[in-house]
Amino acid sequence: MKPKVTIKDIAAKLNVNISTVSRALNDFPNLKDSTKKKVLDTAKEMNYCPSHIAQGLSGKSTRVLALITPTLDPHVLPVIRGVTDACRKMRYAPMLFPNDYWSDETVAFADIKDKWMVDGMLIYNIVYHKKISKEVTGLKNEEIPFVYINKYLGAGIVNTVSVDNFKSVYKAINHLHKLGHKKIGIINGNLTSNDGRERFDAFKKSLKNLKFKYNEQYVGYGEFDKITAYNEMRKILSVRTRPTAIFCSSDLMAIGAMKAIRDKGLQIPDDIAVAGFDDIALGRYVKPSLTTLRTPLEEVGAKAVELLMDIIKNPGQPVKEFGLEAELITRQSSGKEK
Amino acid sequence: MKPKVTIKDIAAKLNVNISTVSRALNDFPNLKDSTKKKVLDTAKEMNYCPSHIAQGLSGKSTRVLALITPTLDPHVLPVIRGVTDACRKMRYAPMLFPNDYWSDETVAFADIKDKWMVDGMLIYNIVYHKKISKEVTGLKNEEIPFVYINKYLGAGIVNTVSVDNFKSVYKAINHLHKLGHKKIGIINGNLTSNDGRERFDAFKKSLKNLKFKYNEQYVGYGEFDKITAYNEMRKILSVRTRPTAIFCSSDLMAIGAMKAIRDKGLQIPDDIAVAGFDDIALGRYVKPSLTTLRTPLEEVGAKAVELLMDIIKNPGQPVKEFGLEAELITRQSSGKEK
DNA sequence: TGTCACTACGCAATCGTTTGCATGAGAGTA
DNA sequence: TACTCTCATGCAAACGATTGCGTAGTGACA
Repeated sequence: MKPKVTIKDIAAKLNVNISTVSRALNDFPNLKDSTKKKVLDTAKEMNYCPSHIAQGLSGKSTRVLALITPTLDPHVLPVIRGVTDACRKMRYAPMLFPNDYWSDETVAFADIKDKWMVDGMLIYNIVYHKKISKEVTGLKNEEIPFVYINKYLGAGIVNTVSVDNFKSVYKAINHLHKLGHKKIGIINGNLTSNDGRERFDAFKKSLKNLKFKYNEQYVGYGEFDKITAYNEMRKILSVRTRPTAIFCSSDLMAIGAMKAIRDKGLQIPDDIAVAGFDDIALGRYVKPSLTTLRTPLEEVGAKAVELLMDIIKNPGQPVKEFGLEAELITRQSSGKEK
Repeated sequence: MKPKVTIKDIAAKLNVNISTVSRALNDFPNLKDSTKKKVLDTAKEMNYCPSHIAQGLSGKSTRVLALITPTLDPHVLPVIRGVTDACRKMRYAPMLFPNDYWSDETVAFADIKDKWMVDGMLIYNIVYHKKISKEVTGLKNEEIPFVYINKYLGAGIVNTVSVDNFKSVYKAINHLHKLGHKKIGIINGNLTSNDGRERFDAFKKSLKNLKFKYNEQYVGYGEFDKITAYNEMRKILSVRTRPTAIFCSSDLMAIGAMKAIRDKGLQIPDDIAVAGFDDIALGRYVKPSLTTLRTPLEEVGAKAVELLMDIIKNPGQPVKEFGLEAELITRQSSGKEK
């Protein structure tokens, strides 16, 4: 393997001390412009490339951050993409740690910092997990810079970037409200998942804000999938006074619900309007096309990197929390606003 | 930030030299067992965690490898998963570099090694790209350990792990042959892509091996998508003597082709048998379910890591090339073998 | 001409490890 | 007792950078 060009090589070639080279490369004052230029030119000429690793050892940044994801499924990709893209812009490199792969062993998150000297960590979480939660507490105690993605642990506890489920759901409910709907139901995902709980809460608060009353009969629960939604929708349709609009906590559920509605011989959106959450590709192609909320996951990933950099540069700040709103995408399943 | 526990701390506590600690931790001979035990116990007690970064600086491994992917789309996920999983087993961490994100800048692959001291690199490529190709040549010249994934550059040039398109396609064609088909067509993907070219070549060679004749009229080209396949299939169906079986270079194309066949009023597999390539999830659910070749992408990723470790540990070996065969999955679209 | 303040650079320690070489203690031998 | 030899450990350099401190050299000023 060819040896790396180091500042020593540059120093030797120019007959100066390595400290001079280092200072020139880092644009220190108190250096003759001519020296600076000489060093910079020689560095370029020799194809010098600083070692972030060595820089890290001597107190600066390694330009590496750890990204911990729950799994490596397609639905975590947008976050990874957002993080990676933001990293590139900052000339950072992300290390990937899907925690389902690490969970069988006792890998403390804090060890990742010790082992690989990452500048900070991004923890993307979806469901509550006792071990993860403990690890995160560990990180707080060790005072390691980290940002929690998409999981809200309670105000002021950890630096967080997430999708603001409340504001997002409100957008959808308010949209249905403006369309004249007064009896709005919900088919909700698993309450053990963060999104499940938050979206349900958001639904109830939205109704309250709009001075609607909450009707238990218009509520369905279950997994975030089509089958559940289909069955729950059938139940809701069987009550005496049907709701005129249904909000579903995921697009898949919305599609399941739509099938149940059609099977019952009802029209969407004329008899019942439907709105989902996520903006999956399929939503554009179903008939009628699905009104939904686009979760800004790439933006969340990018924002998390930005926040992490902020925390690294300015330690000791109070906890920051960002909630990014989903974008309401109105299509046929909810009908036109007047 | 809490300071890291280092071998110095252990040494201080035990009143020994750091070199003794280091040797104990690395299980050197010429050390009293009692000393070794003392060090190990204290290390555990103090929660010592070695810094791979510092180890890297002093000549050992950083336990980091760089994974370069073409994009971050769902279809590259299996490889990432395979790589990550294999890394975990070796206590390595992968750094992620999607090269569509880096391509606007002049980021030499070799610089990644200099900057972050990665032990080696994995380059996952799909389409031919002049810049990438040049970078790879650079890596060869710099003698950096690296493995090329899923792109064949020619025998004996670089260490490669890929899906063996020839053996895989042959499996499918041979399957159709055993079912009694003699007139077999192909709808093929973009020839500028590696898979497109190789699968087409493999198709022709397979026919030759089985002593069938190659018929230009049974060949369709185009993008790896449904629409293309639909149109190309229509063309093929319009010739005087139809083929009795169609091999498609991707499942998406197969699904497009199936639609064209049905629209023409023909039965699958009775009038025309269909086989695809990739084993996408949808293939199980279409009617009739799709016979296909499961690309072992996770295995390819894992194998690539294994090969890379081998190259790192034993430098100077001749180039190694592994081709992993896809698994034939027979479903309804091709009919039953007798 | 002596003093002072700057400028521009060198020296050496440091980060956390590894490792070649030196060295002290004890054991074995003559 | 004096001489090796081996074992167990210490010392210090090295990896590639950064940085506090020390110090020649220069010019201004009295």
